[in-house]
Amino acid sequence: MSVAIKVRFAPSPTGFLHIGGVRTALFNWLFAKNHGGKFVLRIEDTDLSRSTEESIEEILESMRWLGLDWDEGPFRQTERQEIYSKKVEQLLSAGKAYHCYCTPEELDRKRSEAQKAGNKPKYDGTCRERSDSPEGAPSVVRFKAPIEGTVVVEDLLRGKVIFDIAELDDLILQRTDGTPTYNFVVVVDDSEMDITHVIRGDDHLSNTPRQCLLYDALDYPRPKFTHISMILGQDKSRLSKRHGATSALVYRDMGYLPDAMINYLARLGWSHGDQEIFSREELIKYFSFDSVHTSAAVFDADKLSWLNEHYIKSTPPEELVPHLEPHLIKTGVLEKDHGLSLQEIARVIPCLNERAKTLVEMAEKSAFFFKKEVEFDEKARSKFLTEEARPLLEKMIAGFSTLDDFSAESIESLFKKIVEEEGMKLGKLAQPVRVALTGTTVSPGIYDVILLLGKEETLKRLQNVV
RNA sequence: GUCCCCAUCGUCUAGCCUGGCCCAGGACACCGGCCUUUCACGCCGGCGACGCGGGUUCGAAUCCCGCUGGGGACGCCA
Repeated sequence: MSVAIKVRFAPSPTGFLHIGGVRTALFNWLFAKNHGGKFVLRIEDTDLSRSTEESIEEILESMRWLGLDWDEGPFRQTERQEIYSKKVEQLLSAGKAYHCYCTPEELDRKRSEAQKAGNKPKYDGTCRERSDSPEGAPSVVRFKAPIEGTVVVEDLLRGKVIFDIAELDDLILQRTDGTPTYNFVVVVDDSEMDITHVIRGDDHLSNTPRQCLLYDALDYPRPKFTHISMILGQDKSRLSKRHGATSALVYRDMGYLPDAMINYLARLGWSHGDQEIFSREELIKYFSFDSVHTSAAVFDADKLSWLNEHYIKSTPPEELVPHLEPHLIKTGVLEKDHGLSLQEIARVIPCLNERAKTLVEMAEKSAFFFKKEVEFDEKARSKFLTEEARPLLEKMIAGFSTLDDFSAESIESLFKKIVEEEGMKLGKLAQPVRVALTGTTVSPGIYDVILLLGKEETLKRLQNVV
């Protein structure tokens, strides 16, 4: 029996939840679920000046929207200050950390000088062996790192990654204001929370040797590390707003389904043979780092869109309604207090779900069904609701009026009959009817529209235009 | 600049670990056709890749080295 697996997703609340972050969260979540382990959510808010409550809310909302539920947390590092202070003390008294009185300005200067000279811009160790403590001078606490040797990071995906300790420097553990910094808290928290696997973005790989040294200094066992590749934009640079939407919630607002987003992101770097479509259950069942590969992936909005279309088509109408409704309201198709039941809204979905790439599109296209008054497209009206069309529409009205059995079959045969009598193509009749009923030349199949509207409403709309 | 990671169609990827089944398979996009009451859906077909150079080997997309290219890190950010 193996030790229970425990992973975490640890975003910093300095903005919206980025889709790159979502994928990291997803891989953690899948790994945990696959192993029957635990998934912890931890908010890394040690940077007081950049962290915001709104951002935390947005992150939580994004996670909930995506269905990435967590077993523990959300923990907030600002609430764990005591633990960090204790650990800093521990290192200080063990001689594994020291106070540094260098000012940010001095450090900046040295950094840019080193950079200019072509050297690695690392701390020069000015205060490392300092024994005095200037009265009242602000200080940070630095880690007294080993100065030579190598650190071997064992990465689940990349194997052994070897770093020369000489490349590293004495990182700051605690700021002047007493708050801890990232590389330190991440080690303390991951240890204190018994995280067994640290799964995070590639961009953290070069932080890992420093963290390993901290694990050692604190006498913590190292967790297993897994660095997944990053997501790139079209031009292969780091994915950013320049490339389009990167916020999870923006995709929700654009009418994407969480299932589509999850499926898409899961396939970025991970695969299971040639399979493209995965239910959550399948994702959980099949997910393994054995089939995750390490090269960066370009975000492809077209493929996401294809998956979204797929899920719009295949999600049962009544399950789709909760996702669609907000868009119906936002696009003004329905009033906020429309009073319609889930079933009533769901009625329109079957004839629209093969014609909408997003829920926003679906909402817009369903206006003909939900709006009391037909809104006419002028071009459509002048092209199809002509004098020649009038007798056809009148015939249609007469036909419908006497139709007792209002079904797809009877509607179709009525159309066929008129077309035959008039000796014309179906399109000649269908288009005017379509415009009369929906106001536009583009709509679901005309029989579907009529069926959906019902006999009474159909007659009303036809009468309205003759 | 230094260090680290990465490298199969335009894009996501299978294959690579355990060389031959691969003159490289699937998907998205694109192009053409079919279906058709509009718009879509769907179906059929097409285009299209092992970055380059050296090895190793009877044989390399698969193993090794170099180069090139891309990405990341080098903060009192995370």
